[in-house]
Amino acid sequence: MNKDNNIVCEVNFIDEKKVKAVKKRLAKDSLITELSGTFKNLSDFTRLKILLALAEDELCVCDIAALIGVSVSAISHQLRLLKNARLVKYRKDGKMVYYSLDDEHIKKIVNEATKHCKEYM
Amino acid sequence: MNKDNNIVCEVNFIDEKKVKAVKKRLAKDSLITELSGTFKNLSDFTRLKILLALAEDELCVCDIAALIGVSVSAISHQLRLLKNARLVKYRKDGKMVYYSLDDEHIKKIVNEATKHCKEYM
DNA sequence: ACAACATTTGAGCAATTGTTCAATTGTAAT
DNA sequence: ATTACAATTGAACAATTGCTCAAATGTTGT
Repeated sequence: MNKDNNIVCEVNFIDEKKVKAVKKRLAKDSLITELSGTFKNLSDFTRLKILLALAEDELCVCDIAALIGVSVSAISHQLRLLKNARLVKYRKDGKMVYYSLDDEHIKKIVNEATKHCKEYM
Repeated sequence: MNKDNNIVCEVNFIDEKKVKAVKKRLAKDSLITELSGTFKNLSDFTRLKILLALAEDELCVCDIAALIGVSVSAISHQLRLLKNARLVKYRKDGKMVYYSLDDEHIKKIVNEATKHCKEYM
């Protein structure tokens, strides 16, 4: 339909066959949601630096705070997110809580991303 | 210092040796910034789905919009970000603009992340 | 020149995010 | 019981994000 009363788009000028073929091979929305959530956890400077630090050694909250130069509270908030996402695990020892990496995939993901970044740095 | 005029934290109760050792092995802040930026680009559902679609085939803007079910304008905005991040490239053909993936690393990054996600789905 | 239309762009807005601050919890030592 | 303090938590706030809408570009065909 068109001519002043235009409803053209909606099904614009699509190569419908190609779109359907791509759609078929595409991951399910539920997986894409999970994936984007995982990347969101890696997308904040503070959180990513925490993960990189924990990839080197187990650390307590205030050590992480000192290492990164952010308040203990801020670190604790971020650690909760990482814990919920199962990216880090913790171990209690008296008043101290020691955090460590909970997923070896993280290192590989970061390694691949590093290759991408280093292409233009 | 302490006793009512307490300045205790700041250098809390740190295992200073361990922190220094970790600090030494840690990536530079500039790289961490780049990395988190890259992950940020992958952290939005719409953007990630665009990338996954383009990993399958070259597509024009309105095909992408139809495929994902978002307005052409929204897709265009997101494509600009992906283009600036050098994750996609484009090719003009008349009125149409065809986008495609500009980095093979992306597939590997997503593959590793998929392994992580599938551990609890 | 004009109409059609794929794409881009800018402004505006609601939702989300990451931090700080203050208060709280839980453990250890006196 | 009280003090010290590592860690957690909730509220509040500024900054960022991703969308929509309207207008502008740029290209094609008449």
